[in-house]
Amino acid sequence: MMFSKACEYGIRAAVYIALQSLDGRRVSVTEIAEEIDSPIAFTAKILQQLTRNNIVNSVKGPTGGFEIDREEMDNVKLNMIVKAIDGDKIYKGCGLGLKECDAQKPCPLHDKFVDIRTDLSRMLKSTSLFELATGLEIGMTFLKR
Amino acid sequence: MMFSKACEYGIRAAVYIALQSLDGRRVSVTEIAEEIDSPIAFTAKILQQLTRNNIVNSVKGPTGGFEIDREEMDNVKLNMIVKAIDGDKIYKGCGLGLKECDAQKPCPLHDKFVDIRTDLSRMLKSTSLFELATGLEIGMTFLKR
DNA sequence: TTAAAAAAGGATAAAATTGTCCTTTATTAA
DNA sequence: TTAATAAAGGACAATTTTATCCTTTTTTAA
Repeated sequence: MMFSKACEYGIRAAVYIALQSLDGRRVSVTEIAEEIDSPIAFTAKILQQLTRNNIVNSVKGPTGGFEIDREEMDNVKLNMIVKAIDGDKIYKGCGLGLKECDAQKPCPLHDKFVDIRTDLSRMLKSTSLFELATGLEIGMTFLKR
Repeated sequence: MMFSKACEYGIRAAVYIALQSLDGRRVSVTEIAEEIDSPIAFTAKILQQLTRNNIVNSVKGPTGGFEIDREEMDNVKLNMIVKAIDGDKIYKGCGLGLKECDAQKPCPLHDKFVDIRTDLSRMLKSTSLFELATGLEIGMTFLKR
């Protein structure tokens, strides 16, 4: 609706990893894909991007898997994940697809979009993985179906 | 960013048609594509959808083209165009891609998205083609580049 | 030191979206 | 009535996104 499929999987995966890391558990791609109901290999690709962007930590070999440090859960905000996967078109792009669209030369929807985008942006910048993981932990929210 | 390319072109085309209809001019696909800087044949397809959904009126043959009745410009709101082209996933779909995501079984972002989506939905439902066309007419806004 | 486990990465494939081309249908004006 | 004009529609092509498969690299524990 707003994010690419890759980004949706990425956020869900990150939240799941955070949740398990709270219990000190590392998780494999297979487990993640199972738990967030996503295609395994595709999810693996997305996790590579998150790893390269230092959003999650990966460890190879037996007992390896993905994890997120407790402090990183506070530092990592949703906008970082979105940016790592979808780039910054959500923030920059014109709602009607104009190449240049700004206050100087606005598309007909420019002003109306500014408000909505500002809200979205603020929300993404202020929502941490920790916050989302704890919502899951207490059974208030879900990552599947 | 939020709409498909098809939908972006559709909105721009509709606004341009409305603008010209204010002067009593019918416009051809070729002119529309030129003026909104979009691929001709693809734009033609999109205009077919708008025509089938009674958002614009089409007339075949010489002197034919696309037009919008003055009263229709008030009646047609952006949400109607978006629905005709992108369907209602903008309104219904879960931000994280869950098949069922509602107050009963929300994804971790559900509540945060509700507000943003409500604003977006309200904006689309309350913005008429006439409003957008007049902004263009007085040179306040643009459809190209 | 070796077998097994797990992520990384490369090469494709499938599906969806975007875009083009060409023929058909309708309509108008000469 | 006919030639020209314009939308409608069908078939296909290109691109992007989503998804799969298989090999390589790293690491652990036995």
